[in-house]
Amino acid sequence: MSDIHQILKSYHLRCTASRSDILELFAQKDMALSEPEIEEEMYGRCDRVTIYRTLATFLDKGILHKVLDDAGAAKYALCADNCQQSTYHSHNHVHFKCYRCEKTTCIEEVSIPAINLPQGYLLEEMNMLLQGVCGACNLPRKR
Amino acid sequence: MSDIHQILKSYHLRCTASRSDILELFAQKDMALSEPEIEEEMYGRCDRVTIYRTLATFLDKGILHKVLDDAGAAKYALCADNCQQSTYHSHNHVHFKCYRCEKTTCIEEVSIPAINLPQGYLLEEMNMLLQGVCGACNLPRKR
DNA sequence: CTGTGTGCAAACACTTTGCAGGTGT
DNA sequence: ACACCTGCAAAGTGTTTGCACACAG
Repeated sequence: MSDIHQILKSYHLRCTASRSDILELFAQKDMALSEPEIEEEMYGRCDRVTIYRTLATFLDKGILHKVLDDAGAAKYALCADNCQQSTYHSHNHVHFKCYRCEKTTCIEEVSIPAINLPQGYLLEEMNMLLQGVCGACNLPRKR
Repeated sequence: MSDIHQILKSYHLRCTASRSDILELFAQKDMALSEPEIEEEMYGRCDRVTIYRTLATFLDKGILHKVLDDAGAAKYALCADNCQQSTYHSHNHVHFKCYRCEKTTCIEEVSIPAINLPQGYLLEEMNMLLQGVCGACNLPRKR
């Protein structure tokens, strides 16, 4: 069977058309996606509600993680393989949102630096969103 | 006149009841607030739409800044005096959201560490959200 | 066959827009 | 007096829930 099928199986999820389509979309696009964006890409192949429920399922299983965004809709991205490695599921990489191409991507190479919180604080999750112009959009123009 | 009045005047804004109420609320609460939260605190003293428009105005003038959040509604917080100091308006402090008291606060003492992005990236804005248990909620219980 | 996933309808929550009337300066 | 602010109504978007049917295992 396909990779996708295997992945779903490994998370003890039934392999349905919607689930493989959505998972494949994330793998292809390699960027953070919101439900409306997914819906557009699916072009009626599955219902909006199914997308929301699938996102919730994937989030729950640790296939996806939420990505912070300052716009209207919640975004999600594939977890890297090493997400599960530490004691608890963590995503200490940085997300970058480009003002030009509008894409939000995970910068796996950059990890979030350590932070010294004031005494008494208990840190459980860290998220960092950088915004600006990405490498691809910032290329010098040829003449 | 009151402080609030002075502040509004300094931003070239008319001093209206809604504006001073909302600005005062932010000053009192000293935490990030969403429109629904503000609406509740205002208890009918002004319309929901006015709150949204006031938030937009304050954001535009640099009185408030957006605070990232993984929940439903957008949150806003007062800009510190030093926001305006650098060449362009920046908020390189960390935000902390407590799982217990649900408050999101600005940790002014901690600034976001420098990040080395891959070549070609142009950084314009940085946001960092930490989540866990805040100092106040994490106090050891007395017996 | 059975439990889980899906689609549809509807409700809910957050946010924006248009317009008429009110208010700060 | 005039520009700007506010309230109301309505519509636009994002998200959740209930229920009947469909389908994977």
